Amino acid sequence: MRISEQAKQENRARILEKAAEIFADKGFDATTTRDIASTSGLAVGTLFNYFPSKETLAMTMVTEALGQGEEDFLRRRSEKEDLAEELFLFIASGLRRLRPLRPFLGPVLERSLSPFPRKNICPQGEATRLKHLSAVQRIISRHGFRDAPDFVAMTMYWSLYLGMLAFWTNDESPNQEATQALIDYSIRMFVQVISGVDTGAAHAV
Amino acid sequence: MRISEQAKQENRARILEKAAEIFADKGFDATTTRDIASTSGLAVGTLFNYFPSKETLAMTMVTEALGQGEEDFLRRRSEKEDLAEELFLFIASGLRRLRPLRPFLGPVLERSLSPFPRKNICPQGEATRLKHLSAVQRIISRHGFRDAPDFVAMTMYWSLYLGMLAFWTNDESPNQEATQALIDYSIRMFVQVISGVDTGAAHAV
DNA sequence: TTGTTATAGTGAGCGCGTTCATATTGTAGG
DNA sequence: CCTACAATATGAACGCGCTCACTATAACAA
Repeated sequence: MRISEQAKQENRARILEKAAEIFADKGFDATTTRDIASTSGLAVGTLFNYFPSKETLAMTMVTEALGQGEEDFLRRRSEKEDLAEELFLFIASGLRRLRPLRPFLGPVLERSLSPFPRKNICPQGEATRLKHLSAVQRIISRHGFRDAPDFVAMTMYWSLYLGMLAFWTNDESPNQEATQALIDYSIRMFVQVISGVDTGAAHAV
Repeated sequence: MRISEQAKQENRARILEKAAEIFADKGFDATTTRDIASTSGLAVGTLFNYFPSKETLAMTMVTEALGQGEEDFLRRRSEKEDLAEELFLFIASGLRRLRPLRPFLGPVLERSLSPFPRKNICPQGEATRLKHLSAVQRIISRHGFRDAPDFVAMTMYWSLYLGMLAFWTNDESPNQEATQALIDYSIRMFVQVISGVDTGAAHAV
């Protein structure tokens, strides 16, 4: 049964499309893989030939959206922005592309992007994290910081970024102004840290 | 079958004890509720009479530990500490009590304390979050900040705290110095923010 | 046209957390 | 002592994500 590459891509695309619809309708957890499979006209087993897990299926949509967001960002940014402005633009570009997925993103991002170490690594999530962090590092170095931010700083950045995502998934303010305020605040804090502003002596433990 | 209150408390205590052992041995996800029940000498159904979910069972241990950590903190703190030092002591006190649970805490904290909104709220997790945040607010006001930190600042605090917990669950450095550095950094950043240090103008969106 | 074969498709089945109809049993009233 | 009752215990059963032994078929060689 060697079906054409085209037929395979059609199956894959149909699964992603139908899954997105059902996720948006019923939420991620309430959607069953049997439901996705039958709606896509396939058996459950076949679904798992295309995506190794329900989580990976959802994360594929996220990865795609964030990739487009990064492209948008690279297209839009100009030379005149300072570091904080550019980071803000980068993050906002990602959120804009994630927008259609927002209704069901909570559980997906929580499980796949969590900084807690997992046994069952979802490779999509790890890859997405690394790609995002690389982009941030590149933005920072473009602004003339000679040393890349250290591991501790990037760990803090990821915590803050997850907080922004979490807040955003639930932000009902008219234009997500609340989320914008949180992003703004978080970025300023982060920029200050990597700028090496003295924040006091270390504590004894 | 009206068993005595004492017998009920014994069952409850035995479940918690045996569950902690098996979690520590095999990890949270690999431990089955059937396993916990039979090791405790009960049927599965009975286990769920005592705890509404496996997650709540684990979070009960966390809540207990953090409660003791807070008591330790209140007992130890002196008047001479500054805000950052006191916050550090508070967080470190919690981690010291969580220490025995560390081998299996990752998935538990990830699911129960996550800032992502959940349908299936684990009440233990939400209560623990609120209790921790209240304690932080109390510490801050003790240090003469007339206005309580706003919602955005506390949201950022929780993101940073989760990042510390996540990092700590996996920190293999000799005395968790890496975690100490992260806590130190994060607290200084947070204190700076609530001190109202000017961090630059807001961005246009 | 007719095998042959690699590839994709299938759904019964597994182990999980959790539920619920039913069985069991400690206690109180006659 | 017995009976009735309500609190507690029980484990078969459910629906879930996911697997795997098996079936079906598209494409090629003869």
